[in-house]
Amino acid sequence: MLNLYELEHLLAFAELGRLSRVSEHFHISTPTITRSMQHLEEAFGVSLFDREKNRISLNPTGIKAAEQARLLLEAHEHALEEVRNYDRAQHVISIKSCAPAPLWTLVPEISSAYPDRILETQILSIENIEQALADHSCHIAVLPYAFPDSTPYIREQLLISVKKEHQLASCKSVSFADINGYNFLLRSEIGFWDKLCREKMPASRFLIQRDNTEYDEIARNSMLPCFATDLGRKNGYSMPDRVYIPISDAEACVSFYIHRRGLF
Amino acid sequence: MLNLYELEHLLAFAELGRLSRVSEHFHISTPTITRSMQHLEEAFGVSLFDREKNRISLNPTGIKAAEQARLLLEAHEHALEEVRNYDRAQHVISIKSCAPAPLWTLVPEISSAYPDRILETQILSIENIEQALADHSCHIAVLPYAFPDSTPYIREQLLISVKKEHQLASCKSVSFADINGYNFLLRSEIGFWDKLCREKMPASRFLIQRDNTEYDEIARNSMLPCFATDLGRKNGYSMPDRVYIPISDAEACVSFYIHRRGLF
DNA sequence: TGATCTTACGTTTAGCGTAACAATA
DNA sequence: TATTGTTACGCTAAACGTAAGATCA
Repeated sequence: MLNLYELEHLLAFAELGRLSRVSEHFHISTPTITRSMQHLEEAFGVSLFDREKNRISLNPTGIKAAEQARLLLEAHEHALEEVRNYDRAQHVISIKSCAPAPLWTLVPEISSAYPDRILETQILSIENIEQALADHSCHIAVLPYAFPDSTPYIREQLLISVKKEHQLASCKSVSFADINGYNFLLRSEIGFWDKLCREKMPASRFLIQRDNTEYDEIARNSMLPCFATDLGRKNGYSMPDRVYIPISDAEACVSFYIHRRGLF
Repeated sequence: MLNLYELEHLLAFAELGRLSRVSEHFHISTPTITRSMQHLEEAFGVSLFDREKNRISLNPTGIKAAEQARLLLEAHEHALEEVRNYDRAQHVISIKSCAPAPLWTLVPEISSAYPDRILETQILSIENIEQALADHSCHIAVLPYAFPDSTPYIREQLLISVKKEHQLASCKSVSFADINGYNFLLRSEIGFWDKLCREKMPASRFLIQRDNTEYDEIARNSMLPCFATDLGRKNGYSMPDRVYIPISDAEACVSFYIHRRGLF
């Protein structure tokens, strides 16, 4: 019966051409490689090499055997991957959301419903989530519109926050058109909101801060307007010295829909 | 890294359900199987079994792993077969002929042209040879008609042989119609001639003798007419107390054509 | 009590490295 | 002379079987 590690030796020999190179490559002695090759010939039951006194090379059958070795090793890798992925799918619930807010409530809900499962959350673009839905690479998808087999989950209203001294502070509401042209401080990982804002406010520039503490520091100490949402404020993302103003456009208020794949 | 023999254990366990059955099946001890299963879990890097105090069973991942084990073992078998077939094709020249006569000269010719090769000859029906040509399962094909990439090789004339006392003995030639109704002694392994005779002489019965010495014995000691050919007589298949009469029909004289696949 | 699986322990095997050798460029 | 592949030999680690233990039907 073949040994997979010997097939690796064979494949390496097919590429490197010398037993000595193979032994270097695997950090083992040359006699070991010699024996591997001898054992491979036994296992295949055919001659694989042309042997001269101090030269060895693959004969046509040996070349064929090396090809088969490659296929078999690939099949081996594939088998490992299949089983590991399957096992992972048994233990992990993968949630892919287009925005962070739905996760704040969804994760605790799922977590307590499936206490023995590990939750894996990702915030992705709408396109990526649609693809994940299509190829079944997540268990729960959250998108900002209704789609097949989805159920409504939560609504979120986009706001802007400005310092009390800011010229917009007295507005009761603003439209994207009103604020187009202002430069905004933007927290990264706000999901699809990012793209929406860029589309609606082409004249604005967005200063992205990946680090949350840096973002807070800058927001506290600058006049730059920021984005926020009603759900974000409930969740503690609120600053006392800032005024929060809703954006009146229809697109600034979204309903998130959830798709759950089976019983996990 | 996985061991193929351990995958066999896993597959057997998936089928037999008990480690003890697996150990019986492979004629090894139970502890060995226990260890195989433990090592498989290590190699896959995931848990494969639900273990109770004195019961072990595959968990869902384990079932998946057993499926992958089957695929991998099949891939292994396939790899061995591929290499062995390839090796065989390197050392053997396979000749498939519709009749024995062309082989009498063809085999020595090929044999001396390729002295290091083993010749494998088969006499088959025309249909089987056409299929072998199509799926490249022979190096040389001999058929009784011209076909793509074929070259003419040799002609053979079908004869009948009768005892000197036989009522046909005085004929200079006969047609299939003349001899239709006579019962004939027939040597097996005469290839496509067999089928031709049955078609042309539906009223005749054919007494087949597989064993050549038995055939000779019966031919020598009975009045039954037999078939022969000019090439057969040259090759020593000739009896002094018999008269050989050619069959006049066009179909009774055939040209054999040869197709050679590449340089082997 | 018999069947099943696991652990412990001692033995056997086979896999590996060092050393030595033969052949080559 | 340096490089390459093979064989010989001794050591180590892995694989195996026997024995014994635990649990369940």
